[in-house]
Amino acid sequence: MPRRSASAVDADRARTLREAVDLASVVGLEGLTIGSLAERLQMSKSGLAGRFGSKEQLQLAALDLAAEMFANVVYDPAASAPAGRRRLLAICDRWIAFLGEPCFRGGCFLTTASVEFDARPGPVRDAVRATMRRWLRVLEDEAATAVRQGELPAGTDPAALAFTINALAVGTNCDFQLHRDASALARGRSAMEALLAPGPAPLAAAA
Amino acid sequence: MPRRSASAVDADRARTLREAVDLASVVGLEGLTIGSLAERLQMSKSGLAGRFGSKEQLQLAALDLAAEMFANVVYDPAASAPAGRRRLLAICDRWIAFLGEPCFRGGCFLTTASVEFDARPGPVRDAVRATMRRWLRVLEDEAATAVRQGELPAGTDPAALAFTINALAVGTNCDFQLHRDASALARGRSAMEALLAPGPAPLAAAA
DNA sequence: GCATATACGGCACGACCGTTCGCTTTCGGG
DNA sequence: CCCGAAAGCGAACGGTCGTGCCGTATATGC
Repeated sequence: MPRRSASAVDADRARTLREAVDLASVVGLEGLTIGSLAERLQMSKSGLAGRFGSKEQLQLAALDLAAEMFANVVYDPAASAPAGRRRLLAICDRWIAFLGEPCFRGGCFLTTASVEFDARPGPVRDAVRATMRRWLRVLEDEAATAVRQGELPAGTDPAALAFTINALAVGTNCDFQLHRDASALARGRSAMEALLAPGPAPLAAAA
Repeated sequence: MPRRSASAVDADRARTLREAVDLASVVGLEGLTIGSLAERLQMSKSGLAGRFGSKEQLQLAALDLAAEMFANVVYDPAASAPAGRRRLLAICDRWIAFLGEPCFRGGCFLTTASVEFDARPGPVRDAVRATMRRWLRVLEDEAATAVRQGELPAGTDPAALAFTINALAVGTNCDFQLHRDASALARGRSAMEALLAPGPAPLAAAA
């Protein structure tokens, strides 16, 4: 039997994972070591390792939490906006804000993990891919709704629009993280808003 | 005295660095180890380490070579195009082609290095930042020329345009590397071309 | 109150890391 | 012709990695 209640265990696990995500956002998911994380949590290596079984499972759990936090901070506040273009704008707004003041020290965790594992086959790469695909699907569905409601040019391809928004966000994150210049955020925001401008002008989302 | 001619030493060093860049594009600049690189080159660890002095200097040298290769493949072929919008379009064309068939297995090395080191102070981060800044400056100058020549809307901010092009390239690289879907390349290209469309329509590069 | 399941610490293992120290081999200059 | 500079090798260093094993403390169900 567990020596503490299940909820306490869960809370402890969440705290551990939050620290793991914060650390990994700086040194990468591979650079995240059991030892350094244990030291941060004032635990022994073996105690920490026992919780997750292996480093890979720790990586997967950290990835899951990061995705959940991202959704909480970026999508959830925007979900109250009316579906379609307005919600997309709200998402972009929250997204840029998230990039400017990320929950973790090393910038967007998902971007870091994506770049780190994009050429390394394995469960972590698969999980990153699935997470990204799921998020892009959300954007895509929202874009399709916007087109259906006539808020965007009729020829707009929702998938292309979702791709471009995401690409701008990723690029903005990289630039801001590297140079720490807030003008990157303003420029990323402008580019997104231009992309989502109403009216008949066909923008970058065609075909 | 060197036991071989200086040019032979340089050629050998270049070959070594090319392999280092290829390896690092997959596992990252930090994941690049002396041992694995030595094995690849059929050398001893100590022999390889002696050439560069330290791992950090190897990282810096690899970064330099990668930047040079990027310029050779992306900028140089486009330099023959007339300065301004036409050259920018040529750069984007070569850039997308480069992303689709990178010289190295792990995709754009500069993006990988940038994301990997953007939160880790030190000489490598500084070098990445300088390299990126230099490249963005090239784009910016070209954009300024295009605006001056009236090939782009008058209000266009060259720095913002350069930022957006770069962001699209970085985002396209991430998406393509992760999903290995060529449609990412087409979408990135479309977004860039829409950004560089002539005519008076103010696009994402305003302010 | 006791037995038991379980989380955690201490410890050690083998592997690999970057780096260093001789040693050999090999060439170019006096 | 020989001597010295230098490159590269093998081996070893201390350190850290992920991962098991085992003892122990502890909280809960009986």
